[in-house]
Amino acid sequence: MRMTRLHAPTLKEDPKDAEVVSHKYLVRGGYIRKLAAGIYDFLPLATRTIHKIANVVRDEMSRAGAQEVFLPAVQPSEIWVESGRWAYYGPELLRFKDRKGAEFCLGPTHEEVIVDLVRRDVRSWRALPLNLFQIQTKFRDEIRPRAGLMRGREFIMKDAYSFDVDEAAALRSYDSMYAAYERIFKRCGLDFRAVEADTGAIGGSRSHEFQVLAESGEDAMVSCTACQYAANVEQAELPVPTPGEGTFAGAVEKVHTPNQRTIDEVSRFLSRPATSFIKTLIVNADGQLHAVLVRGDHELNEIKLKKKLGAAVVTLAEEAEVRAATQAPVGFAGPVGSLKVASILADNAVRGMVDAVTGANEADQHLVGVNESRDFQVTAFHDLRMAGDGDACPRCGGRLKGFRGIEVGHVFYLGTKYSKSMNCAYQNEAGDDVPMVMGCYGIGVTRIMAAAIEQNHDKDGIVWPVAIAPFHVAILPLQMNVPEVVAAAEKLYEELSDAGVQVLLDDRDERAGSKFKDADLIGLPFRVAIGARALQEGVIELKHRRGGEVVKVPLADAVAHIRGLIA
RNA sequence: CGGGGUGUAGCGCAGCCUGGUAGCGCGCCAGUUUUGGGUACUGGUUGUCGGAGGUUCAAAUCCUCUCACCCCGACCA
Repeated sequence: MRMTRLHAPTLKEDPKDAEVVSHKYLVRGGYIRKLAAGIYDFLPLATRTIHKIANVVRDEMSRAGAQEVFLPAVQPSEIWVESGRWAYYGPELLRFKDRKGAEFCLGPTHEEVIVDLVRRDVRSWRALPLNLFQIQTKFRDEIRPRAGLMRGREFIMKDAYSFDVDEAAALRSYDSMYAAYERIFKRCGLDFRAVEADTGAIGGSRSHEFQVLAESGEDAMVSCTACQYAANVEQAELPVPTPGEGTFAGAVEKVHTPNQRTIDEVSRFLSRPATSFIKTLIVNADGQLHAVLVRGDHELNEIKLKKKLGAAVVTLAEEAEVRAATQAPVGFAGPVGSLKVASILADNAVRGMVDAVTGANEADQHLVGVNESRDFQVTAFHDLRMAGDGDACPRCGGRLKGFRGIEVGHVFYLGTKYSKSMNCAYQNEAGDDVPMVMGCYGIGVTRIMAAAIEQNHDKDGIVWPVAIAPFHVAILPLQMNVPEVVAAAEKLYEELSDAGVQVLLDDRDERAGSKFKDADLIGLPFRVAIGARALQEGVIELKHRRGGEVVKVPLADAVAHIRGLIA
């Protein structure tokens, strides 16, 4: 490809609406443009990268026995009503009517469609297992799209669905997808980690996320420094700690804490560590108020709480609800005395706390010297907090280490959640109708592009892994007015292209500096500079974008040398 | 949805407080110059000042309404 023909409008300045590096560089490098919030145009460079990612995905999915299909983006409400998700899915599901008034939605995922397809035609155990996948544009009307491609509303996703005769077979499908995912992300050149995860809205019981390691990632994870355990902090179970042996005979005392609401503020004000605090959170679970206690330095895990309460919706209480429950403004809730709540749940770490600090259920007042069980009773203790750096591993007791990541893949064991509600069954050898056992498997194709950049960039631009770079090598003729330079560049361009190397020739009549800047920004893995001086010596200069090392290569060896780098 | 903020040339911004003929940098076009890390200079091009309504002799500027976008919180590939 010639730069003069390529539609890749590069920008010198960062776009003002971009915050994260991948967003900045994709816009500056002429890869994407925004059409509306969370909706982007993909220009030629981005399109090439997306095709490369998609092809890696296709290749490995096929290898794992999945077959590619292409399902409708527009889906009728009927099947969603049938699965129960028409009511369950919130405003994130973009709904609309056709001219006849029939209701449709833009597919955020395709369980309903695929189950409908499979149940029509698959009747016998002989047809299973079956695994179908597609690479398609999804639409989720996110509350707040952000960070460019990292969280768009419209995005390209690979989704696969497996159908099996029973749980054991379904788990084999799951494992084979898991293995395929590891190959896919590895081939894409990503540094990633598979972690145990919550199943969320899609439902099911077994789940792993594939997380690309990046400080800018939205997700927090922990992994064990001693064993293989790794999990999303929302998911990570924590071992029940042994309660402390200490006792505190002193009485509970009320202290004046004017305007000190947060743990931080009160902790500083009273000169007591956050670990000696009992944080009392008032939550609304399906309309009922509950008090939840966690240690001051810990964070409530709403997902764990939701499961324990068996509630559909759990939110932190509104100010008015807090007042109703505690008779005090927000910031002074505590478990001692009477709380108007349905139950008081506490995290395991609260058991046996002595000489603790809590709110007094009174404006500007806290209590000190509080002992759990002597001064208040909880309804039940559970594992209710987020795991974090330094916690104990639930598997081996080793230390957990925290890290951040970008979720690029997610595999779920679904069981019969959809096959039962939508009546997707096969006949077994005995002639009985049995619901199929399903799994579903997603990969964010456009998100991989962004995640790869978050993980591979420097101050000058993108540093693509070879496998997903839009081109392999950039050729920069540095003096367009020197015929020998242009001729050498053209010749190398021809020869490399013939050898199967994907080349971007910067044939613009620009100064060398501009070409270098744009080449760094666009981020192709290799760069060949052809300059008049070096050409006198019969060499070209080959730069590795990653690491920046420059080697002089005899012009005659250039093709073979570069081919060797790509392979 | 709650809280905060921004809309002025293709991009990044100033002007708004204190109303009076719309500016700067980059880009783009023509040319001179330069020629291995965004060269310098000359000339030129580019605007429903997000939209609607109002106040006023006069509105980018003041008022009201509205739309879009961004950031912080709850969702997910």
